Amino acid sequence: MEREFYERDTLTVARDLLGRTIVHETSEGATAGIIVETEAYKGPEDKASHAYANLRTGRTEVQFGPKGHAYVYLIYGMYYCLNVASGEVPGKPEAILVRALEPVTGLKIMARRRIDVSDDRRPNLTNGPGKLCMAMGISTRQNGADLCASPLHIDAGVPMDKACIAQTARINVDYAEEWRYLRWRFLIHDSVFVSTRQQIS
DNA sequence: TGCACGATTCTCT
DNA sequence: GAGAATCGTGCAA
Repeated sequence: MEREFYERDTLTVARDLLGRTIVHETSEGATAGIIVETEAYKGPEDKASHAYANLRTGRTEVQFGPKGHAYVYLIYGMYYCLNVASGEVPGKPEAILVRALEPVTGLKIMARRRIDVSDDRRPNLTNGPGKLCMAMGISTRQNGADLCASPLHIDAGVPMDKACIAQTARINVDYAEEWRYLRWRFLIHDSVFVSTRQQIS
């Protein structure tokens, strides 16, 4: 996708990311998956965001930079989460968390990276933010990578029909007070590759 | 310098 | 549904 794709309202981009394909080319080979679940985090005012109150540190720095770059961080000391910097306001720290993929390329490589997961349990390869990073070989080494020009990028794929998209509250942000209830999680309603059916009515 | 904790996952009950 | 694994980060001291 072009830079302009990410330089739009973050909620719009989060929704529009569904159906697109993330590709990562490494020395081990290429892996790719269709995005089936995202969450939006909107800068200074969002208590669920790492950049709440414009908190600018080494970790959140990428969110303040050019849109379309990868924000990758370590969570619980053992998993990584992949985000994309986005938003129509330059310098405003907003990002989209990629929560789940439908694997399409490099399944063998994914299974090898995902310890204890065999090919016959395909959804389990990438149906969660930590899982998909492990399967795609994404770590903080990719933090700051330009998704418009790097081995890690996003292809247009097939735009998702609006009728297929469900919208719910975000997952595991109970600490965010009133912001926890915002329905800023987008997912493909009938996909078996999403992280959880939680809150889908 | 110390310390509590997390945008998670896996295992066991 | 509960509990453990595990460590960089942010903030207090």
